Amino acid sequence: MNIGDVAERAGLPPKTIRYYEEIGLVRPLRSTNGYRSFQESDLHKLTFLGRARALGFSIEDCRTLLGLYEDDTRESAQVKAVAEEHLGEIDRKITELQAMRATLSHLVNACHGDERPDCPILEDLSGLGAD
Amino acid sequence: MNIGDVAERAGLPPKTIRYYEEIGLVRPLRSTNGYRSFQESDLHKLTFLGRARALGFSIEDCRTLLGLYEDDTRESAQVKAVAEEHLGEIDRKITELQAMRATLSHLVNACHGDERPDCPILEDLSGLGAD
DNA sequence: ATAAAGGTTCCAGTGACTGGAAGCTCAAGC
DNA sequence: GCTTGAGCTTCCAGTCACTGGAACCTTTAT
Repeated sequence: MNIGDVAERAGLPPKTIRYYEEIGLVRPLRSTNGYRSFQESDLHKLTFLGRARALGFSIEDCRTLLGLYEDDTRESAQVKAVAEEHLGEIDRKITELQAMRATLSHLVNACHGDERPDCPILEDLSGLGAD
Repeated sequence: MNIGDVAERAGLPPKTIRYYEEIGLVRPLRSTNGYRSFQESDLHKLTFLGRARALGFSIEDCRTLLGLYEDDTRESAQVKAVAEEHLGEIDRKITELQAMRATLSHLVNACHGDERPDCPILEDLSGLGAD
């Protein structure tokens, strides 16, 4: 398979796949013309990577997870630990965004949004929030 | 005020303040010794920036908001539009993170996390998810 | 013969800082 | 006066995970 084929099947842009090779996540063979030649196992790995990235795992987490995936002596506890750590990170981000959301939606509701300059949003940002 | 003083009062690292000057968000005067010399208005702007950034506004949004803040002919509708756009972005991120969270926590719960290699998390990532 | 599509490498840019090196200035203590 | 340390300066490089683009090569179809 050429890069375009794997790209389509794995649902990843060719650029991303080249980047993954550059950082050592996949190591496709090369044809005599210099083109990358992907095997089923490469496609499999790339699909794995696409899914893991879609769940928000960092590239380094993906590297770890791929390593565990290919290691039959792994313990599921190792995988679970990585996933739980990431889950905690997601929860932290959600909490942070919800706090922003709360403040901001409050301010947006308080703002008339008309042609006059008075604006509770700017007042809050400027620290004059007498709310 | 020297940079360390404003940094402390605005709650921003000196590095960040220098960066904000570099991209034109603040323009402190200079003392004869070459040190940046901040006025109250600069401190005020930096505090504004710190709050806006804490609400997740991008630097470009901050630039726009600062501009509106200093423009007495502004219409509050302009401010509200920026804020609403950002609020929508926050909501999109929250939704995305919650979807990740749902999938991931489901997988984490399904994983025994023991010394054996069987792992629903890896199975799902590898596309063998027969769930 | 040519043109389009797809492949290759390499370099630069993204956002918003952050770390570190090399060097200058200032205030305090001896 | 001299030294020490803190704080200031600039500049360069790195972060993360790509993404865009240039310049060039290969394959396939017309």
